Amino acid sequence: MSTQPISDVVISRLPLYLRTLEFLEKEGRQVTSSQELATRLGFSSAQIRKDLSYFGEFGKQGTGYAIPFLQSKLREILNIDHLWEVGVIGAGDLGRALVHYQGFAAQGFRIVAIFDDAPKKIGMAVGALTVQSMGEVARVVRESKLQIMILAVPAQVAQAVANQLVELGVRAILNYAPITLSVPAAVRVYYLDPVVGLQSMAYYLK
Amino acid sequence: MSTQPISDVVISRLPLYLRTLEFLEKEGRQVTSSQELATRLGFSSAQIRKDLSYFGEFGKQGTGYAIPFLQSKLREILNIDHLWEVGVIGAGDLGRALVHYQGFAAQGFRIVAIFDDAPKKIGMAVGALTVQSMGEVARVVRESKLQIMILAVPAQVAQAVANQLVELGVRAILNYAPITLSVPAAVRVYYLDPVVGLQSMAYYLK
DNA sequence: TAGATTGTTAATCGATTAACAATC
DNA sequence: TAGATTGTTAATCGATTAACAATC
Repeated sequence: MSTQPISDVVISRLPLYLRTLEFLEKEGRQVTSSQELATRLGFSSAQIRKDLSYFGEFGKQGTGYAIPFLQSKLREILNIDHLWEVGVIGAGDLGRALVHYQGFAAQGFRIVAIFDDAPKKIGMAVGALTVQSMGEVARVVRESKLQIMILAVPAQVAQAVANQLVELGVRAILNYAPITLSVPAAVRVYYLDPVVGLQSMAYYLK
Repeated sequence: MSTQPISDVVISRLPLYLRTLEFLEKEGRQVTSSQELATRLGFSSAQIRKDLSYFGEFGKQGTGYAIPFLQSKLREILNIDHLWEVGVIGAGDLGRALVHYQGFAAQGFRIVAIFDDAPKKIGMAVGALTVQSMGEVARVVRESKLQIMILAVPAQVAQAVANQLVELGVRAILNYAPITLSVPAAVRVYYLDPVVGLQSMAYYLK
């Protein structure tokens, strides 16, 4: 264990470890090993042990890792041992699909608001939520102390919306818009762009 | 320039270069520099020059890069100088949102089919397409020679569907299901999981 | 005990960047 | 010409892995 800042690539693998543990747990398993996790994820077992070692000692020699224990440790480390409330900007097909998606709550996140600026969308029901106008973003982010927002707006407006979110103190943006956002270093952005994925895979389809 | 295989991290940045060039082009710009691209993307200019140098010499000393020329070179390199036909498995909210998304065609991809196994979804219109049954996947993939498929199905069935796609000769899978797929090394998988993004960002929200 | 697996070190591997000659 | 910027080399930085003592 160490106190130096831990690399981003290490952090980005922790959710995959957690997800694999959840999979094994659902199969009724109690214990796993770095080797088993490695095989399932396509990593080396040394990498998994090294990644975990940045945070503590969670295994037993000769035995491996107790699945529920390691899960709970990873949730603590990732800061998802409680539910984060999240807002969605953009009530297009994607924004609405995100609100309908049932996979967030079990993983530490709950979507509590959705916003759009199109008059015909404002007031529309999406699941248990109602689309609010963009004018409400500031109030809702402040009142609910939202720190994480999902951007599901067209590329042309994404930077302007991001600026507004940064201004309001939002600290993490899950960005579906196909644009690299310019934000202060303290604000995290995670990019999800299907086109980037398709284009980089196309390279290999010679 | 060299003929050794080029690292995946290099390839994954090329779509970002292309996207930035398109942005500058829309602003009416004719020429850019590695420094300008670097600033917009948060990379170093040396990295951009090095990445491009794996594929050729596209710039002019003292001047920089002609935007339309570099765009067309990147499209060639990425193998997107023609339109790829793509199929979507899963006609849930996400699958339908993907079919409706207008951003693919200009980037080299066209969704030509959508499949689901729920009887109530089969036959449903989604944009210009009609949801087909899973029984049709084999026929359509073969007839249209689809090499790229998008997986927008629940995690529990994703591996089984992936197996079927691999069997049919599909070579690239854009995977929205929250599971690491096990596929032969020759098959590319690109993962898009919002939960992984949210969880890794939550780490920093101490 | 014998076998298995951890946590960690040191070596290796690979990616990034600083620097600069070449040249537009 | 003077200034700017490329393409490339070599150095640096950082991430991965092999190996193994410790120990369950």
